[in-house]
Amino acid sequence: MQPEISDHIFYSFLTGGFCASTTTSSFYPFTIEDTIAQDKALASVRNHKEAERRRRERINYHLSKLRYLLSCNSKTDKATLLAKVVQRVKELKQQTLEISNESLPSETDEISVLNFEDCSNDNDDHRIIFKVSFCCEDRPDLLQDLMEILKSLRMETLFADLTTIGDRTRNVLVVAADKGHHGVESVHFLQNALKSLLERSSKSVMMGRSGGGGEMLKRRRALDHIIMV
Amino acid sequence: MQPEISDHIFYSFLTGGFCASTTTSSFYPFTIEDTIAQDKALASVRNHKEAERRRRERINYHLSKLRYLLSCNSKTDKATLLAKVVQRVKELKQQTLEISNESLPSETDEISVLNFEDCSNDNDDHRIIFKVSFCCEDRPDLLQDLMEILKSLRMETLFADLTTIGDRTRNVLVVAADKGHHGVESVHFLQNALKSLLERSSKSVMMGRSGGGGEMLKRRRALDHIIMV
DNA sequence: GGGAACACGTGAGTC
DNA sequence: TGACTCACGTGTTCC
Repeated sequence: MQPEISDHIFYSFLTGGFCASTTTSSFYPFTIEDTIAQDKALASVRNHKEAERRRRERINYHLSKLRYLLSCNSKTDKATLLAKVVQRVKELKQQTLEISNESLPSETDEISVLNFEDCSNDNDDHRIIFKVSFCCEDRPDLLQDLMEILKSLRMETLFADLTTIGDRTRNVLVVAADKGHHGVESVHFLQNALKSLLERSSKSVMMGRSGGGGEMLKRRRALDHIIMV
Repeated sequence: MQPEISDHIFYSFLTGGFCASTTTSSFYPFTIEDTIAQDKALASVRNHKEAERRRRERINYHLSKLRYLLSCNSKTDKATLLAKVVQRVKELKQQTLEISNESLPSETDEISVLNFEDCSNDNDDHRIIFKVSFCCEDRPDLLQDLMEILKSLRMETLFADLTTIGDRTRNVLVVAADKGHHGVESVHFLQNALKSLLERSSKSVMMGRSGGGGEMLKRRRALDHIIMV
């Protein structure tokens, strides 16, 4: 425990009281005024001390909450904890941004096929799992064509997320393929099939379209309504 | 600026040096050993002081980063800042949890229809905007039936997000209705139409299904692959 | 003047 | 031992 220096102040006040009692000509070393001033000074020091203690408690209280939120050991020092908090906030911000962006179709056509062979669990060791996602112009037969592609490749759809806004669509699928029929190289089959799917789309859109600017504006306005939600 | 108490230590070391130079019988008040010890003591105090200063700087550096991330005024005090950080981390955690939950179909059938009449901007003052979302068993004709419902109600789809995993599907749509044909009460039309849609689903599913546990497991396994992504 | 917030140097404890 | 963290009381500054 640290010595309280307020005692030192008190003592120096005492010595001062003996030497220079200038306010009155009293015989007593301490006048009432001195006592009052002394009390006030002590009270001031005490208040200051306690306010500072409360401030420290307030700060440490929130730090303990952050320790809990980040499931940090109580032995993690303050600076490291705060560094982790900074990192976590950044991550979470980025994550929400990505989710809201990735879930909407992009303006440009895109195709992505990934295989999860390495990640497949024991239940699925006889199957290969692919994650397929693509953005393109929307058209009535798109979904049907996609289903036929997957059917012809003997792939089962485990998960599908189809997002359409205005004339653009973004489709994400998780599909399973039997290892008897497919290997890792099937990624290319899928990619090529999707490429032809998108080419068919752009052809039909090109022929049927009158102008490009209108759809863009329409989508922009539709977007306003979604973001408002 | 605060007085450096190391000076006091230094001076008390000096006085001590005069009174008790016990290590040697030298005439001089300070021996070489004393000087070395004195240097070491001073260096120790200085190191301690500087280490503590670096520690404070480290902590304050991360706090300034957090101030920036939360776009807080530089005059926001530490305790308030940390309180806001706690709140923000909680919010972001909750948000990402909700997004990942809300975007997946629930086990129970649900219907929700909201109108955005109050939020509609100037471009759409002649239209009413509805947000429609529902969860139910998936079936091949569901989408077609849904489109027919919207067509019969003369509603245009601005946005659609259709998520299917295993045998469950979650559909979110933002639709626009002309004010000439529709008012706020059209919410009920939509709700009833969706209700009949879901009833049709449950009937066909009930008749065609053999057992319930298998689908659940299948979905569970499909979910594993998505979460791995 | 007085409360609030901060930086500082220091003693104590830990590894 | 030394390097490090923490709580503490204090001096200072700003409203």
